[in-house]
Amino acid sequence: MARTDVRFREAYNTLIEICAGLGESASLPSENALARSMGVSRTVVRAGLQRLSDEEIIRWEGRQKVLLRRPGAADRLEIRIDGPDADTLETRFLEWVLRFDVPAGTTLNVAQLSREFGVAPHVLQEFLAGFTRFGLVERRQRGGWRLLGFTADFAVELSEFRTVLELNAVRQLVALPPGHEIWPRLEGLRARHLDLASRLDRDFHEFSRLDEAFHTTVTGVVRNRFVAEFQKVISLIFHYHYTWDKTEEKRRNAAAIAEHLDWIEAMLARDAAASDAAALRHLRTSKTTLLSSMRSHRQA
Amino acid sequence: MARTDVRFREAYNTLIEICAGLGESASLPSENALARSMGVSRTVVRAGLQRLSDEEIIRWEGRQKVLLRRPGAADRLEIRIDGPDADTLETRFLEWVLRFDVPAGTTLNVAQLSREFGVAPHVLQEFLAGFTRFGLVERRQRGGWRLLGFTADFAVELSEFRTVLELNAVRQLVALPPGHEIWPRLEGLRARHLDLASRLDRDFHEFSRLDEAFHTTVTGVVRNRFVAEFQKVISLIFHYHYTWDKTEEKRRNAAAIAEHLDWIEAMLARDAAASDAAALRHLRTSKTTLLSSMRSHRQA
DNA sequence: AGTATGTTTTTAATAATTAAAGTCAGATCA
DNA sequence: TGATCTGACTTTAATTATTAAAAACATACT
Repeated sequence: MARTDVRFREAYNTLIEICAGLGESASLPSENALARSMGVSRTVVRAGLQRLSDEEIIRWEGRQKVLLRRPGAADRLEIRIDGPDADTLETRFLEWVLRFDVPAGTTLNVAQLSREFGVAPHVLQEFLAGFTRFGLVERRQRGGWRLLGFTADFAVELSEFRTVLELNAVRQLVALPPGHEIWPRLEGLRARHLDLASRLDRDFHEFSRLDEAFHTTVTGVVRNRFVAEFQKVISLIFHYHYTWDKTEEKRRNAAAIAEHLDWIEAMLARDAAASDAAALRHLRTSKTTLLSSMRSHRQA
Repeated sequence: MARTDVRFREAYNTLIEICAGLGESASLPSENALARSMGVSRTVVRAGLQRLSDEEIIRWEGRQKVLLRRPGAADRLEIRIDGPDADTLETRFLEWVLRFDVPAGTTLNVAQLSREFGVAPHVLQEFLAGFTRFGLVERRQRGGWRLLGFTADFAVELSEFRTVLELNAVRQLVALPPGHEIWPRLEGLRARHLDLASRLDRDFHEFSRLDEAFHTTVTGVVRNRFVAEFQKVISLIFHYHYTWDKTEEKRRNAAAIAEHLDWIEAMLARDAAASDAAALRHLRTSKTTLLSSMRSHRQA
């Protein structure tokens, strides 16, 4: 079989339900009406009607579609579940690369990876093609793919790019009007930082989530599809590297919380210069942490 | 035939040449040596040797590969030229979209487009997949692709993103040391601007090229793979829209030259604040021009 | 006249096929 | 005897072929 017939099977089961809901020797609506209500093409509807006719559930002659018997659960077709969607695949792929620390330059094996992730090879192909624009993978000279990312160079450039994006966000943020929803959200984030700081001895590993929430809030003020696309990948990469490097995690998180609080205060005060400076300070620390985390992970 | 045998044919022709350069009843080197020198796998070499043997050009028994006759031009295999490479495809695709002003929301037909551009459907598929990250196209619910880009929203977001990238470049540029190659290059660009300004009445359409050279130079100081990837698409889009909008082209170009010169002067003076301001002023004009160009083009 | 059905064409997802690369054991020669 | 070579086999990815589904068109019915 070339394409899967999942659509047909789903449509057929819907037809079964429609028939089950009908009275004795009732008639089915027109093909067009069925197609519209089921959200599939008439071709699929007709294939389903043919099958219903073959199974002697209906008598189908031209526009006459008369119910012969009420179908039961046994008449339904089985549907095998299919693979993960695009977002899940993205997360799983990056997790795979980051968690197992796949070295830069590794040849990626589409056939093997697609088995591993439970998707069709061409889905993975398409997915990897998307990453070439991010410089994460490249096409090899003679077929196949090569992983490029997660070298020190990559980390530096990623950090710099992140800095550019976040500074831009900060500049836009401090110019927002007093009534904007960002201000109460920042207040909330300040409270959460203070709360976590007070019980950091025990709950220091909660910081990773708070960090992500904070950066998402700040960058979220910029409504720009290009920025948004990058931010997804950036936050994932930073997130993973943070959760790896367990050395001095408590001390690092305490420092980061302090930096965040400075930054939040500056923004709440609408002080553009101070916000800029605070952001830069924190982003520089982040970059250093990312690089050292990569080093320590490579040695492990 | 599943895959093309271009590699085999090229390898075979190379083998023919090697044989032609050999003396009477000489021997060919080992399969490994041939594979290495020709840059193909042994499988291809062996297929080539088999063919040479079938054509009775060599006698092949184990590691004995004795030349029977000197092959001529008639023994070479024909190689049909294949389609355009990735960069050409990118340019041609964007040209197609921009030149014919394909409206946003258009369903892209992979089969048809691949015929038009002379590439295999899956090559185009992969290419489109790359553009999803730029928000230029998206996957449709049930197969196929939809063109998203080139709405007013897109133009605004693109312009804003461009501004972010260029301002970042400017900030890095003014901090470069006096001995850096950027300074003579900027001097050169200033001279080219002044030159063009003096003969603008006649050669005003030359500005498009100069504009591209200028922006490429400025953004080129940032060594960042993410920035570079975006810059390619951005410059192409701006370039095309500029060359469309013929209304008041001379006046617009004169204004742009003046803005560029202000900007160049500020950078040459290492004046960060003034550079920033001049850049912002010009980029704002650019954005306005892009938007009005899209409007006028839509009406045309 | 408008809607329903029958038929044909086109498209895209996936299976199948094939060229090429990679792998490994055993043969051969220095 | 050790390095290199060959033969056979395995795996991979590019491309073709096939098929499900959608779309377009023509015809029939109410």
